[in-house]
Amino acid sequence: MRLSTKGRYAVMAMVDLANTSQGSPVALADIAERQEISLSYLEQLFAKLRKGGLVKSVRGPGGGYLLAFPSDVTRISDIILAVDEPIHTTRCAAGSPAGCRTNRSRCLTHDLWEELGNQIHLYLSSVTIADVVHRRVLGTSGLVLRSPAKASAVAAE
Amino acid sequence: MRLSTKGRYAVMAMVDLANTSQGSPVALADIAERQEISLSYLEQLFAKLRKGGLVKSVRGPGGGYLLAFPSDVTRISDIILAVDEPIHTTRCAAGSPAGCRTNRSRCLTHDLWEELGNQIHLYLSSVTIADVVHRRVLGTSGLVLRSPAKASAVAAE
DNA sequence: ATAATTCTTGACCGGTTTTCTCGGGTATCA
DNA sequence: TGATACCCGAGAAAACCGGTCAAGAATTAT
Repeated sequence: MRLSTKGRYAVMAMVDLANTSQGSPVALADIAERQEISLSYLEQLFAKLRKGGLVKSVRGPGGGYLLAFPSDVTRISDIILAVDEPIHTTRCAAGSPAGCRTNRSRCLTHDLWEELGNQIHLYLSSVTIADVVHRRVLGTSGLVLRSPAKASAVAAE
Repeated sequence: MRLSTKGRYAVMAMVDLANTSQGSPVALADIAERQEISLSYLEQLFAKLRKGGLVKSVRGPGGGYLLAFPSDVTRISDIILAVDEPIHTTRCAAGSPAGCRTNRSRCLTHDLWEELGNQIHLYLSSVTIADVVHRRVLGTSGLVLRSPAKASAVAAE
């Protein structure tokens, strides 16, 4: 799961769309103005969102985009996965987990990155567009560690 | 909290260092070879790690680097913070939260990114170098949501 | 019909950031 | 004094980001 500004823009736009649309299509130009994102760039993002099945488009005058699902169904992770092609965090991951095994201590960190990816995905999967619109994003320490090792040390930052 | 290859390299190197060193200094050239990272680049990373107080250096023949603390004390988040200068994820965050308030629906996503950063930091703070060396990284779903909204939907990826 | 509106698609580009290299230092030890 | 290994700053190479441009297709209003 990649985290770039592209993904952030897409989420901002989708939240804006959910927040603005009352069942009727919203033109990209409107979203572009409100969110201060260039129209051409938004077009690229929504092309991917449409391919991902997250929005529907309505052409012609009065047209625009609509959410394909109610805002409490689409999760933030869906949006980011739709616009940001995945990244290889482990250097050995996809193609050849072989090189991982041959070199003894090489990929000690492999599990770490994989698990971190899981954590991020888990969090972004727990938040829907509706949650963001209604500011229902969990406050700090919304998550609880199963084994709270050194939980106190966290504050030391 | 930023997540780049630079941070990953630093973590790989620190884990290798912890795994190799038996109290005696480890030369960067050795780490560079094992982890397949260029020596010159490693030198840059360790310069920052040294400034951050995470490692000690020993010059001259037989010299190298040593962990400044036992491996179960240094957390992964410490390493990443030492080498990757922080980033502004929200575009309005640091300098002027003003622009955030004036534009009504502009920064609905602000809280989301902030909270995501917290989640990542929280996880990386819960893992120490020793945890990685001994493969004590939590398996999937090591975290439990306080309010498990749509927990089932996560599997649908 | 036809014109206006809006999405659709794909190629391309300049600037910034990130990653990495190079070359020369400096401390330390045999 | 020479070999080892850290130390440091200037840049080159590559990737990425945010954006532009242009041509086209579908739909609706007139």
